[in-house]
Amino acid sequence: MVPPGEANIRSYTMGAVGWPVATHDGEATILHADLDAFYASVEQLLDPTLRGRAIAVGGSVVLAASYEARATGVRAGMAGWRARQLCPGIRFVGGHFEEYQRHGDRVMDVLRDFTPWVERVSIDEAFLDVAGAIHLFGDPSEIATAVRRRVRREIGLPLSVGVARTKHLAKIASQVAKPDGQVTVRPLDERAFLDPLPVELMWGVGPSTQRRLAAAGIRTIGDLAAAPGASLERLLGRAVGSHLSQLAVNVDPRRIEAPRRAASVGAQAALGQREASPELVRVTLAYLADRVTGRLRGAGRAGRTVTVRVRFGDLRSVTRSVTVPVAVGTTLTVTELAADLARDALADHPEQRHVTLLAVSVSNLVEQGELQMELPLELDEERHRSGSPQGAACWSVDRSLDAVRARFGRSSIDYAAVRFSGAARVPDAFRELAERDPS
DNA sequence: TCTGGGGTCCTAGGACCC
DNA sequence: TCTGGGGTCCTAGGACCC
Repeated sequence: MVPPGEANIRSYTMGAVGWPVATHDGEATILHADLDAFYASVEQLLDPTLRGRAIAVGGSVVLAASYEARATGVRAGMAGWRARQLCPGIRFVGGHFEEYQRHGDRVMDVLRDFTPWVERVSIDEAFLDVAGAIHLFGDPSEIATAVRRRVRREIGLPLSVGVARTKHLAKIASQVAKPDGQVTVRPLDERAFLDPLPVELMWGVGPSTQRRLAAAGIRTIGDLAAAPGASLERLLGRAVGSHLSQLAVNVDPRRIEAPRRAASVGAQAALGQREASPELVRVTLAYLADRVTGRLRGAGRAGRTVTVRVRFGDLRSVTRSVTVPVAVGTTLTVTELAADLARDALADHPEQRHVTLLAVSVSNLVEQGELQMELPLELDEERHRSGSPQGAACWSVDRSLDAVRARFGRSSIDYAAVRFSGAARVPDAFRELAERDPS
C-alpha cells in the first residue's frame, strides 16, 4: 500500500508553477473527497488477513470489490458466479454494514474539522469548500493532503481527493486521482486537464448518452467542448444537451449545499424468475409497502402518490402510479393501492408470464402529524364497503408494530399476510444502510 | 446464466383551468 | 361558434447517480 498521504500527489500545471490565480471567483477551493473501494477497504481494515487480496462484499451479487479484484474485471453489481469466473481466487465476505456507516461518519467528522462547508453526497463521498479555511490550514492542495493523512492515520482508510474550481472538475479530478491519490486542477490548466479525458467521466454521461455521443464522433471531453451547443441539444435533448455543453466548457454554477429531505421513499425486491401469481405479487407488495411506510412513519411523513414498478421476465419494466387526494402512510392502505396498480400493469401485459422484480414507492410527501390520519373511506368507497379498517385504526396498529420492531428487531413481528417468502438476495442490513439519509 | 437496492431529474402528452 | 395562450397537475417512461 501507498504510505499515508505522501505519495501519489499530482498537480496539473501547464505553465510556471504557482501562477497567480486570475480572480477570486476563479480559485480552486472545491474539494471532492471519495473513499476508495469503501466497503472492501473497511473489510480489509477490520481483518488484516484480507489486505492486499482480491475480495468482494456480497454473495449472489457483488456489492463492492477491492482494487485487487477490480484488476481482474470484477465490478459492483456483477453476479457472484461471474466474479468467481473472472477472479478464481476471490474471497467473498458477508459484510459488516454497521461498520460501514460508522467509518463513513468518522471520515465526515474529520472533513468537518477543516470546514463547515461539507456536502455529503453518499456514505463515502463529500464535497468541501475550503475557501474560508485557507488562512488556517494552507492552500487547498495542502488541505487535501492533510485530510488524506488524517483519514489514513486516524481511521485507516485510503481516500482520494480532487481539488478544483467547480464541483464537476473536483469530482473528475478525484476519479483521476484514484486509488489513494490527489489531483489539483489549477484554473489555467482546466482545458489541458479535461480535453483528453473520455466523456463518460463527466457527471451525467451514462451508457446511453455515451453511445449517442460516440455515434456523433464525440469521445473526449475536448470533442464535447468543441461541439456547438445547439447540435448537442438536438442530439441529447434540451436539458441534457445544454447541461453537458455547459459542463464541458467548465461552467458549473453548483454550490456546496445543505442536505434536503428526500422527495420519495421506496423499496424493491428482486425475485429471480418467478411466475406472476397473485399470491406472490400480493405478499411481496405487502412486504415492500410495510418497509416503505414504516420509514415514512418513522420520519413523521406520508405521501399522496404511490408508484409500482413491475419488471418482467424479459427484464423490461413498466410503472403505474396513482395520486390520491389525502396523503397515505399506513401499511394496509399502501398495500391496497399498490396491489391495484400491479394488477393493472400485469393485465396490460398478458404476454408476460414472469416477474423478476417488484418495487413500491411513495412520493408527493407531506409532513404528517401524529393526529392527522388518512381516511381511506374517502378514497375508495368500494373498499370501505368491503370492510377495510378505518385510517385511524390502521395508523395506530402500524405504530404499535413499529415500536415492537424498534425494540426487538424488524423480523420480530409482522402482519400474517406480510410474511415475505421471496428470495431475499441481499441482507436486510444492506437495505437499511442504503435507506439512510447521507446527511 | 443477465444485474442489488435506494434515490433524482427530465420529457411528453393529456386533462383541466383561467 | 371558433379560437388563443399560459399555467398546473398527473401519468409513464427513460437516463443517471451512489
